[in-house]
Amino acid sequence: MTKSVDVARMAGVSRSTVSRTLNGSPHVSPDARERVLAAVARMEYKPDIVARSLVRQQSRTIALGLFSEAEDQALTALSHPQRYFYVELLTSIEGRTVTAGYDLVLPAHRSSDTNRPADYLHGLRARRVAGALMVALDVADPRVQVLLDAALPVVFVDAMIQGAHATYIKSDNIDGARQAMDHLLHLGHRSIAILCGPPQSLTGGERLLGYQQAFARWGIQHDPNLVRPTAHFEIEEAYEATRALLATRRDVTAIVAVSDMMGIGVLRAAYEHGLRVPDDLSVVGFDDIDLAAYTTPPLTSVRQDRAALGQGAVDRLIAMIDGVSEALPLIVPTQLIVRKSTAPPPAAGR
Amino acid sequence: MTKSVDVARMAGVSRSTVSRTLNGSPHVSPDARERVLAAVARMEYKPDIVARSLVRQQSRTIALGLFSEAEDQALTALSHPQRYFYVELLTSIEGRTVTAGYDLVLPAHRSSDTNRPADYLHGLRARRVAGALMVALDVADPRVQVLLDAALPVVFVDAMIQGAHATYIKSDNIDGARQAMDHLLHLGHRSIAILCGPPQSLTGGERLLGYQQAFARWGIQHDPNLVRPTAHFEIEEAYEATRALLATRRDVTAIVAVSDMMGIGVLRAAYEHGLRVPDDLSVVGFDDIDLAAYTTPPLTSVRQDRAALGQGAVDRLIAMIDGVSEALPLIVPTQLIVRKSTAPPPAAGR
DNA sequence: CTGAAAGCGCTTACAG
DNA sequence: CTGAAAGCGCTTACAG
Repeated sequence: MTKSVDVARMAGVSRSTVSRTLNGSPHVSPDARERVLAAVARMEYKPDIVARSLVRQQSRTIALGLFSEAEDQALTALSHPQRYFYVELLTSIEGRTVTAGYDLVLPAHRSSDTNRPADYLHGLRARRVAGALMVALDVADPRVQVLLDAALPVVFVDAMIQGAHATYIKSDNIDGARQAMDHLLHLGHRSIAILCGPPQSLTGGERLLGYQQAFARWGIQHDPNLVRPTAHFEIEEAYEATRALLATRRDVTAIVAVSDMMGIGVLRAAYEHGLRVPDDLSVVGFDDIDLAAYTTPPLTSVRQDRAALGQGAVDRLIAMIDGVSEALPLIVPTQLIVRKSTAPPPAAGR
Repeated sequence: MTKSVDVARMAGVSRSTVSRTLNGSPHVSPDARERVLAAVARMEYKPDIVARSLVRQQSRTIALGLFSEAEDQALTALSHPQRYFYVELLTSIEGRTVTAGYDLVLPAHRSSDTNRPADYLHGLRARRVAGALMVALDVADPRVQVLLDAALPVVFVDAMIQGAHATYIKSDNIDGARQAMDHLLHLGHRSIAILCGPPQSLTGGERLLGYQQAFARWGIQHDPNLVRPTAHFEIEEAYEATRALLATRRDVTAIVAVSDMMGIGVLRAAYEHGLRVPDDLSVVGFDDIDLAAYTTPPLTSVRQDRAALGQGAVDRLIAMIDGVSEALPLIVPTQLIVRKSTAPPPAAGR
């Protein structure tokens, strides 16, 4: 590897001048700058990122933290199907991070480190990360408090956690659910069920809220028995919940699932129950993962703007790192994508 | 942040001894070792990873490289549905890397860097990565040659590329396709079509080979017209190919798709064509992504052992980094998972 | 504008 | 076994 002293020699200047040129210092004569740049190009010199990080006491690196589960590994949790949305979100995060000139690092740690949150933070500091992006962390996650107390810039994605150096970005779930409900109500549905996921979850809770608000706004009394929580956001749970629902409630003409994967479970239960979607039953999913366009029938879904979420998270974090932005939350609009799984309710009832 | 000099002071030894203790040198007296360890624990000392990397001229970091597409970003390509398998594979890679004590880094780069492969390599060197894991790279990818010429340990995942310091790991695709075919042939199918993906692709090609070999072994003449390539591994292409196939070939009773996502496209086409799966038509997918268990009906699929693939890749790479292993390829067995999408062919034909 | 020097926090021969 | 010293490759006040 060529190093700065080699470049300096070739350009006939000192290492200081090489460094200044590369770091955009105004105190370099045009002549020197030109010679340095020529030498850099000739020798294909790239500054040693490790050495630079050491002296600057900061690396151009952003740590990625995921989820709250008792899993040892970050991405591991993604293997559950209901996590495909987050995968697609990571895609957007990764793209933005990398083109912004930051490395994205998944820090090594022993499983004990996430249990001992101080160790987790130490791990980040030892790596000199410039900031951290924490995706879908539960508020009760032990890492949260230690992160909030630290001076490290943090953006929580899909959570609502704030601090002096920490903020969050998330989709407008309430409005998304409202759009879905307006769509169904306009089509003429009145007996609309919702599979709302775990009662304590933020996204499930907000989407349920939008559901309830829509009824209120339309002046329609809604049946609390049509609100069906599930333990997680699993396909299988949605499938079971739908079976139970369809078995007892013949009046239901539409089901809102708070994720697309759950929507897939609903579709399967409907299919097995002998109901045609959308003729007999309308189904709305949430997230609009890529797969939603390919279910049978293609799923009407509330789109979370992954590009905006990912880019927003990264840009806000980098702005905080650079000190040009406050730690302010960002709420990203959602949009209903109407496909083939919704239609007016059957005239004769089911 | 506490540093080694603080620990040294508290333990009443020199920084050298602190370092030796932490790095497992045998030349430390039990007494000194104990005092150092106590001080480390008390002060929650973690060695600065950046400084350590600089002096060791190597970081405990593994770079992750993905795909060959003209995409600027690595994970970006994953947003296509057919890439869910790789996502699940990454999960396994990440878990193993992180618990092995290595950071996984997605290196920042300008898009030009992948076009100028020398720059890409320089980027890795500048980060002092210990090795690289390249997933699903096309042999023609410009980075391949420069990586092969470098002394950097590299493991190619799902590719067949070797060099002095480079090797690969992949699934036994041929045998997987053979298992799928044996299953169908045993059930009594004879007119079996295959959607084999792009003609030049390694995985598609190998799976096609297994398909052909099975016919040969059973002594059955197979109809080359039932081999249907698609431009990529897209759901939509499989859907279209199946429509075309079903429209003209009423004799076909089983379809093998070389990915689960393509299998989903087949299921949809069959459904729209009014065919019941598996009564009228059997369908086999490939990869066994998590979703395969949740299609309608659940998809029989050839499982790629993601855990073995991911762990094998990481372990082999680390062994190469540590100099305890040669650059030898690894072929991971596949296994047919029989679910509900396969059954004997209809007695009366379709 | 420019260079010599100090320093980032570690590790590792080198003496002892 | 142990410590003082040198060095990893940069950047950045400090003089000039």
